[in-house]
Amino acid sequence: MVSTNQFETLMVNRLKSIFLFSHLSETDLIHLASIVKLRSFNNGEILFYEGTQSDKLYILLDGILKGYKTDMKENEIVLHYFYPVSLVAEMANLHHIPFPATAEFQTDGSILEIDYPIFERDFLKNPTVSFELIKSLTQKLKYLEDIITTRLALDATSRVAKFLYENGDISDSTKRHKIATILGLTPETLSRSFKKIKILGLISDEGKNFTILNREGLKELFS
Amino acid sequence: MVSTNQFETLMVNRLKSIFLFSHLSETDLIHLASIVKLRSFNNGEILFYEGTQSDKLYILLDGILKGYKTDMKENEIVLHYFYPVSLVAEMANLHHIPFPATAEFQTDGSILEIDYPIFERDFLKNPTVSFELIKSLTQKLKYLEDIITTRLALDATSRVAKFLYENGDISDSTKRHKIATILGLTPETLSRSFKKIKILGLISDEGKNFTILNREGLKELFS
DNA sequence: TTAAAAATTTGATTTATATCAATGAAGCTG
DNA sequence: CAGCTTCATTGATATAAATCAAATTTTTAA
Repeated sequence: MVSTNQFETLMVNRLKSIFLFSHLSETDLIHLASIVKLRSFNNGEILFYEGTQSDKLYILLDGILKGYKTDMKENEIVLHYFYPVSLVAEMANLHHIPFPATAEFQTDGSILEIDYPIFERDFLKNPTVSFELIKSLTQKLKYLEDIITTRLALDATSRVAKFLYENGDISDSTKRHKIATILGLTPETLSRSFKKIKILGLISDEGKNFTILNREGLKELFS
Repeated sequence: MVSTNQFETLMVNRLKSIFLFSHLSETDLIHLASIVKLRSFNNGEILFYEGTQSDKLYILLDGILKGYKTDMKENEIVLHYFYPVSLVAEMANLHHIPFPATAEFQTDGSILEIDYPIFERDFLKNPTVSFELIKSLTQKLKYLEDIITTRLALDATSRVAKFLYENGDISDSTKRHKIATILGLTPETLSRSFKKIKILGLISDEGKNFTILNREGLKELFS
């Protein structure tokens, strides 16, 4: 049978492998281990709903997590797909405000749940932790800036061109429906935009995949 | 004549009054004073353009600064009005990327320009500085989240209702045109939305000002 | 391999808001 | 205070993308 100490050692090692905590001392890691909990989720499960509050800080360890808001017509507005290892919704914690979006697992996954008040008191002042937190926050600012640029400043075809420019050839596995959601378009509009870009000769259409023929041409369309 | 030392003392005192630096030691403040520059701007002047790069960190000390992007039809998308004292575009610095938006003075004003590489090296690790930076970053995340909520999830009338709910009675001084810009609407659409809300009996129209008659009713319209 | 289900495409229509145009009201200036 | 200028409102039209509907293609699974 595994003793408590072995569990602790396992958790400490796990924590040490997370960028945010990689520079913490052994003592700190042990303390941290005592305020965290590992939780598993199935595909489709909700980590938290927009508008609810929590004093837990979440770190995504496995799986893909979708962050989205819901508009007036019950459409999803996808803000972000989180991939491991990411801090999730740290902003809500830092400001003690409700979650600004809903977080739903897109695959099976697991998260590390941290008692935020204790974390804030005992770890937030640590220079490496705060530096990593700053990096994470600025990364998120970049995502949101990008969403604003894409969805507010560009029309449908430009958005698709930008997506193609930034993501390269479309791999077969990526469903059109998902691309449409990411770009904030309906599948119909996405399809029509692909067609326009194809007619311009910027991409070619081989079966269901696209090959980019003129990457600079794509860039022209959105900048 | 004022000696260099007196200038230094003045600058140190000025710096000490800025939240970000209020907890720095005298030595640190003197060092900081050596890497900052105070610059004045006139109404309408541009602090920086979207897409340009700089190794300066800016802190707005006086005046109002407008941050905006430009869309394909040359329309402004206002992201934020900065009021003193605010960090401006720290994200661009932290990630060494181009400014995501243009910053234009809306009044006369002044900024503190900090040599970012030295600042990062010598001050970013300071717990109070990084803590304040985190607060500033999360504040900006909130703004961007709010822009996304408002502009992507709400229709015109809901946006206006939200604006009224959050900003109370419209003061005469606030130009309709400016409200329209903040909400990402044309003045015509804003006018029609005001009218709808007036017909619903939620606001009343006295001359050019509006009085809110039913604040909860307004909330219904956007949530 | 084939039938059923799901995804994509295409076309027709609707919708919300922008744009264009004109009028009316308010504020400013000489 | 008259006339000019700017701002706000109102109406008519245009436009981009959503929605609705149907056909076609791809995927899945029996």
